[in-house]
Amino acid sequence: MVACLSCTPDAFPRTNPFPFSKPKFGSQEALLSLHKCTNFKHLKRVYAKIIRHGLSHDQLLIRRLLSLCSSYGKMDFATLVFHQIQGPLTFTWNLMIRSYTINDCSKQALLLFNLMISQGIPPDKFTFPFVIKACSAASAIEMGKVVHGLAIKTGFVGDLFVLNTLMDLYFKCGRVDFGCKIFEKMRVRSVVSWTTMISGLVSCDELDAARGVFEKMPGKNVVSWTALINGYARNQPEEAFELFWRMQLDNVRPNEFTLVSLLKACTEMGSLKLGRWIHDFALKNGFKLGIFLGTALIDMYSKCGSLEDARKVFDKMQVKSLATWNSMITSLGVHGCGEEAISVFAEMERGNVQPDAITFVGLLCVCVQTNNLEEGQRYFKYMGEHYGITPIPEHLICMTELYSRAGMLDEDCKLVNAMPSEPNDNILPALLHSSKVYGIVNMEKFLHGKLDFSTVDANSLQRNWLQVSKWDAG
DNA sequence: ATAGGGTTAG
Repeated sequence: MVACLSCTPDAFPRTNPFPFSKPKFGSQEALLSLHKCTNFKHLKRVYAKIIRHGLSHDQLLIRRLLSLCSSYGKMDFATLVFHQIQGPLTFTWNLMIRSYTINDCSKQALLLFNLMISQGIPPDKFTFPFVIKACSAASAIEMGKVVHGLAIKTGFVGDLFVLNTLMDLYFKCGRVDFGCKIFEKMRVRSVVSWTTMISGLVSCDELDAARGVFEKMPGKNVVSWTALINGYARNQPEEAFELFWRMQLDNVRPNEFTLVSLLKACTEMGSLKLGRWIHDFALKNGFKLGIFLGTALIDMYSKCGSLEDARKVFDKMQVKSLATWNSMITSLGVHGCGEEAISVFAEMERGNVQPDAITFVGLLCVCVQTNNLEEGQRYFKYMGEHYGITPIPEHLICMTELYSRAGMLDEDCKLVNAMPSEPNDNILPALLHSSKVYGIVNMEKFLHGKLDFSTVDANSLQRNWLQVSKWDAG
């Protein structure tokens, strides 16, 4: 309508004849502005306008604003806005809980749920799936049990969505028995219930049981096929392909996830030929080189020995994720192309992609390979000071190597004592090994206090020792 | 006039 009127300039002069009258800005207009938002800066301006026009108590507007904040990853701002609302309704609490989880703040999600309950806000059938997902993301099984109890008390536990997420929670937290119990007691099961069961059994490594459930399952779809294929990919890669052929006979079309699982199987077999076949299959069947498929291809090519192909895929990818950059940097490092790895990192920084701990594992490994202590120290310092990344045990292994080789044993001990996160059992044996090799007595004592040998299996010890000795040779 | 579950890569 506005566009129409502006076509008649004679009747409607371009300059505003009433300079003191403001254009109307009500709920409709605010909603429209929010709809047109393209970035966070813009969003903040619209929020300011909403406040100025006294619209900050409009529930619909604020919810729309909150979900935009969430999609921009600005949960700090969303928190601020949320706490300005007077008497937020259940819907709004749910939205916040979900948004925190999506943005990797599952602990905040759980805190907010606690606040909600303590304020007497009644949860609804949507609240439970959101908060249970937060529990799995935070690996908070005890909290999960409390939520489960509350779901029973309020009667929402009868909801299929609630049961499916609960099942998933127990599987992800290693309580296969609880997960199975829920599945067995379910009166109605959806495709999702069956698939959650299959992937749950796949994840503690009960492949035979998963297979049994799969064969009994009615209405198998791509997701259920892929869950099982993915299970076989790691331990029985040939069987993963057998299933893939069977799936095609069943006329179920694979998706990006299926191909990624099959690429994992190729990597496991070390079969460049089969990996190339999957790549070819993807191209012939019109698959886009998305971030998951692309990154899996880079990983496969690199691990199957063709760094050139890995690089080609990387260069072709239109959209890259953090994992894509990490995979390329690590691949280059492993193949001894340290300089190229560092130049890819520089390119990543120029593109304003935030590196994470894994990126620096790749870079520090390059330093270990080239035995460049100064560069290693520089990256280690830079990582914390510039990006606020706290070291993980893998970083410390690299630094330990570098210091040990330079004979700077004191630095090693300082490093280990300053270790911020609890080193995991896969890493400790490696650290212990290098401390033995280089005779760092203090560190050895320190580590002995931390290491519970009963939980370390012999294979992982062997693997890590081999890794360290490879670095020794390099 | 808006929200939910299962499979993927470093």
